[in-house]
Amino acid sequence: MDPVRRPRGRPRKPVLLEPAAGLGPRLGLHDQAAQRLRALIVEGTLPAGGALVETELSAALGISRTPLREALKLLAVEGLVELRPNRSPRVAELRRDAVSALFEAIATIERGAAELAALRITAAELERLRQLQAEMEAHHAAGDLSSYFALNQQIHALIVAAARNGPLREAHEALHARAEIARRRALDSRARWDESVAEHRAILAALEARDPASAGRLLADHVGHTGTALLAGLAEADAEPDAA
Amino acid sequence: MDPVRRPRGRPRKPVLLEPAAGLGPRLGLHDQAAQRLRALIVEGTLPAGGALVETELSAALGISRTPLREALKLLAVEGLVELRPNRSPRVAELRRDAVSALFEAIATIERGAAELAALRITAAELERLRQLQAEMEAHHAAGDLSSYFALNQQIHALIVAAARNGPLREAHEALHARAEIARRRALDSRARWDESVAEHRAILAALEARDPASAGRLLADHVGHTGTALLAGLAEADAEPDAA
DNA sequence: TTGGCATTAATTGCATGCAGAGCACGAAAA
DNA sequence: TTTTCGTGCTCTGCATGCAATTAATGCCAA
Repeated sequence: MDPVRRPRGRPRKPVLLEPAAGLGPRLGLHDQAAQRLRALIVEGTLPAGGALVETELSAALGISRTPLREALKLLAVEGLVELRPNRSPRVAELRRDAVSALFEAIATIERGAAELAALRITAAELERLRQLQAEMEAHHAAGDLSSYFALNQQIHALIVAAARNGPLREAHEALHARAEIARRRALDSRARWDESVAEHRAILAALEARDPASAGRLLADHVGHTGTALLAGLAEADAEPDAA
Repeated sequence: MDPVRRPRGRPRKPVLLEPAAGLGPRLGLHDQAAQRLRALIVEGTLPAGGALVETELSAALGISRTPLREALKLLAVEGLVELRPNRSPRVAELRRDAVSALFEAIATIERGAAELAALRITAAELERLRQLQAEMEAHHAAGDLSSYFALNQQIHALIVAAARNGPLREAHEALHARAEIARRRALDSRARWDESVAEHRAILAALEARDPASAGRLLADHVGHTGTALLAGLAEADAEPDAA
């Protein structure tokens, strides 16, 4: 017969998914695809409202449609993708009121997390928080905005983790990606920066004092303020669309 | 050639999924499968810890493995199913501490929802709540426990819906299925019943008074009490396993 | 020109086939 | 007897093929 047996199964050369190969316990292609797509959506490479055609995407990612479809379903549960029957999925659009609701939800969850964290956080975690806070203030002083954002995110994640509550943490993570989209689209509002750093200091103090009510209220307010500032930043960005 | 053309695509006779055909805007098989599996898991037909073999399940549901796999992924995100690489997925087990964390999370979310609901609930929704409360008290008086549970669930869902916050509602729904599993496994503790009805009355009053702080606190405490009672019921149920 | 209908092209949804990972069972070695 | 390795089987993971649905286009009639 044909001496060259063309393999029908796994081809040898995926395209865009290799970089993740060295790290973990070898995730399935669908998980890798989900992560990759999440990143592409959050960073705006896949524009909001854009149609996600299965054949195009699967070709771009170097995988077949099956794992891609599984990944899209996951992202739909997270709210990053909108699935319509018999039609191409679309990257979810983030309307103004949705951003508002999103930050309300995050504030609710982080308040609960902060209250629990005030009771359960370990000395080591507190030490880590202090360290992150110090770094954040250094970046603030240096005017390094993007490092500030990264640290800000780490701090919030650490507080939620310190609550030792799996379901709460999962809910928080799911909402976080969507909030990140909004954050990227808004104009920098450095006006809020000073305030935010100060609020973080107060939250840290409340956690050190192991005061659940204060920690919860301060963190919820902080998130609320962030949401408000972000909405303003979005309004500005929409007003002058040339400033991409 | 062969006059009998065996159709490779969609066969004509699904098996277990027909009943849902008359209702909605025709969901895909994967969504139907997800709903069906969710129900089977919650009601305990698929026992906790049991392996979910794709070929068996797909045959039982009358669908192929592809949509089944998609459904399993969704349930994994909801935490009802545990996915292990290259192994059969298992129905997630609910350990004691997980139940505790679950109710903490639900309490957190419902507190936030109640606070928002106190500000946003409409007169019509309030009226509906009063009506549900009256029905619930009637079932209570009549000793009809299962109707009481159903109404209890409706009331909680209505309060969350009245908060007008999509992300919060989604997070709540995801957690609810898992809580329902625990509820089904615990022994009836009618001792808590009277207390629970009274707490519901107080929550309704706080919403009518449009008092966010009270509504939030009362609802969170109510959920906390429910969780504690449920843990006790689970401990009893584990102690005498013959009382299935 | 415009409205309605048939036809075609594009794309999703589902079924199935193939390759490899993991587990069980059993034989051989210690 | 216990341990280790090998062999086979079962099951998942992924790729691909077929059918059905939808949107797009052109055609005809009003």
